[in-house]
Amino acid sequence: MTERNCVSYTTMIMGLVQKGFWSEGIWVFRDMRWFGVGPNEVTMVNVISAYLHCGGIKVDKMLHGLVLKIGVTGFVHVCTNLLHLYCFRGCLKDASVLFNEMPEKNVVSWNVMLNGYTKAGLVDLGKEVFEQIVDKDVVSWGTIIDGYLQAARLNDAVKIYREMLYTGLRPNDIMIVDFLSTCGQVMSNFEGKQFHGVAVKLGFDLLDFIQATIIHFYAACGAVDLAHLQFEIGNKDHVACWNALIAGLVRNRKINEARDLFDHMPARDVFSWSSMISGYSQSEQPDLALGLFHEMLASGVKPNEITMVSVVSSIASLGTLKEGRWAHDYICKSSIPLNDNLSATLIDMSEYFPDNFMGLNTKLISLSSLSWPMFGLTD
DNA sequence: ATAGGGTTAG
Repeated sequence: MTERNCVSYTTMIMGLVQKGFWSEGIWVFRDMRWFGVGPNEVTMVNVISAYLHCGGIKVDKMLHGLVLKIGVTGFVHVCTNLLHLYCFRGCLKDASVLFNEMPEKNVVSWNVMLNGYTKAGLVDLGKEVFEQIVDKDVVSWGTIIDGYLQAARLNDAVKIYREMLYTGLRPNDIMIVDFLSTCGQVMSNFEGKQFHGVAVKLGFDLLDFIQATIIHFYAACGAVDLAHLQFEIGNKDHVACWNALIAGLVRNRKINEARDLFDHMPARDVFSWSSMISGYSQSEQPDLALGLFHEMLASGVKPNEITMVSVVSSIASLGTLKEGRWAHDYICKSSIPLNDNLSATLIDMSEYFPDNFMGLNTKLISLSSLSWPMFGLTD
């Protein structure tokens, strides 16, 4: 660095953040602070953005304090980014306080607040925010629609969608993905087919991620032939399309066809391996599941908590204590996060080995985020 | 100069 001033630091931070080098951007920011160079509003926008993507240490309050200290609360970009940071961390209380105090709000600020509520599952609160937006754009509509879809309220989402059409706005590719994905999940054949039609009319079915979602939708509704057809006419360079069809075949109990496709893939990611392993695990072929899991490790793809559910479940049905110990160890050592499903599967496995897994149950229950209904206490 | 929705695995 030639000169340590605000502009040169800010330019450097901005360059790094735009290229996705978040932690490097933060490093430069800390250097800037160390040398006592004062940031401006552009610095703050980029630094907040870097912390947003970096996870790690929670410095939200420090950034907020700094924003107040250097007096840039009047810049709507700065406050909107800060709002985004609070929402992303799940601090909706802090977010709404900031939102109400913001001297200026534009449609992006409103959309960030709206997204904060819907992503937290508070879609009805989100709807209240949505209704107050005077200049709703396609992102505002898409965000509230996705909120209803995530809550599996397909009819409410379609109702809002029609209101949007009436205002003259047209859906974008992301909205179509949201609808088709939910139609697959709740097996709404009728609505899904119509959104497929919308996608074709708007030319979105040329996009690879839409193609993968269409395959997923048809397979989830049991229309394997239509899923196959979309795969055949689509872009086979996109690994998600292969994954969607493999998962669809597995779901429809066509495990050998799935394996054939899996063997002919140009590249396999964690989705491909997990789908195939879960296919064997669910079709009572735990030995094949574990064999494939070891091939996965050898190929260098790192398993995650979803892969490990199938692996642990397969080990439980084989009753091989040594493998069970190894898998439990592997999960701890690789810091694979325990979700409800994986905790339950580990507890289930431990019951096959009562003597050797003494104490594991209580440890897991206290460590995990297991919801009480899983224990049947509410029924 | 700087900002906001998303897909495929259980």
